[in-house]
Amino acid sequence: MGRWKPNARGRLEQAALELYVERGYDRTTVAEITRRAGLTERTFFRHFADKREVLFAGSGALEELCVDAVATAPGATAPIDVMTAALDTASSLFQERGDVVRQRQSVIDANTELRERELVKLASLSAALADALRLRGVGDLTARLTAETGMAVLKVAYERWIREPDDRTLHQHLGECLDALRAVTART
Amino acid sequence: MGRWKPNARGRLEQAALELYVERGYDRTTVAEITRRAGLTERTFFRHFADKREVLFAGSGALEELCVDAVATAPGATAPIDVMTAALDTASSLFQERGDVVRQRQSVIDANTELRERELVKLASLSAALADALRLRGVGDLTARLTAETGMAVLKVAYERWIREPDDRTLHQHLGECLDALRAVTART
DNA sequence: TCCGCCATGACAGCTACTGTCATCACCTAG
DNA sequence: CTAGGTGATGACAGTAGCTGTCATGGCGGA
Repeated sequence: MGRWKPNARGRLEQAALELYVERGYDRTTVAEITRRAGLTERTFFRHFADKREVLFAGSGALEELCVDAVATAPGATAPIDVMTAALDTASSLFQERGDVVRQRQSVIDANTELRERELVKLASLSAALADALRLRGVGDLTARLTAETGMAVLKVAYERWIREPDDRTLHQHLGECLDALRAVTART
Repeated sequence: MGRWKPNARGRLEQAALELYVERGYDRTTVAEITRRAGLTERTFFRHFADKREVLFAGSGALEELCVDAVATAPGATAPIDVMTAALDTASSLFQERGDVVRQRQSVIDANTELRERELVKLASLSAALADALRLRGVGDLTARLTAETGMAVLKVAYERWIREPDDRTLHQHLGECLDALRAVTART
């Protein structure tokens, strides 16, 4: 066995989620998290920029997957359909482990600072997707609008999926939201 | 003259903006702000929930104006057009004092925490507009999607308006973005 | 075998933010 | 005119998030 127990970062993530669920985000101190993980406060801040970031460790991977979905879509696909493909990629990730996702989301919803950080992650995803669209030759205005609109659809679909029991999949919600969006923007 | 100099809140807002511009947000301490305003730190936190909030003092009024625009739109107006009316209301507010808006925006753009807070304000506006739409009898899904889409359009139009010289108004940018959005979501 | 790397620990320090009590001009009732 | 309540501010101590800096000591390569 090495000098330290392995996977310090993962232990911190798990300890943090546990404590945030048990006692709430703001009733949990970083000292408590590191105590449970068998590390020191200083080490926590070496792995995560701040106390919130530990809950969003997976957002980088999600972003990569979505960007990849945009990059690998067939060449002739319309921007909105490329975006839909990216959202479907994200949706399967959530759908797979609905339990953990819902638990994590309940922690986030209970705290303003965490919702704030969640919005930043969505904005980052939007920017990355807009970049990926531009790389496909999509114009700047269309790329940004498609990405932002995609985030709008994702937000609404995700929220409805979380709230409802398991009868409809996130994928289905995304489809319904996209249809509704088309109805909203259709010329009268 | 009263016991204290008047308009403590306004003095804090002005001192904060000045210092944020002069030295940057994170190189400014609350103590410095209150020193310039002739008050104490404790008083700062009685007027503003945190160090960022002082930059967003006007967001409440903006939200009220937009909600009011939704509420007072003619009864038969389609949701997307109601939303456009609300965005136009917001746009005149920005257009009026473009100088201060741009200065404030440059402070926000230079700091992640401030961009984070800006996103929260937009989300709050979105929720308020969705509520206002529901009060008009618009269904929940349509209301949310219309509001979120409106924010998407506002974000993109605002960003382009800020970046460009003054040749096009924010109102014009909003129109162009809405057209582009319709092109994006149009069925192929 | 030795050396340098690097993840972690130890510790001091700053600053955002909070709880609590004191102060004292102003307002209002009587 | 006076007494007492009100409310904005000050004073002060304390917590916790976050940072800078140096020390430690297994591990891997030369």
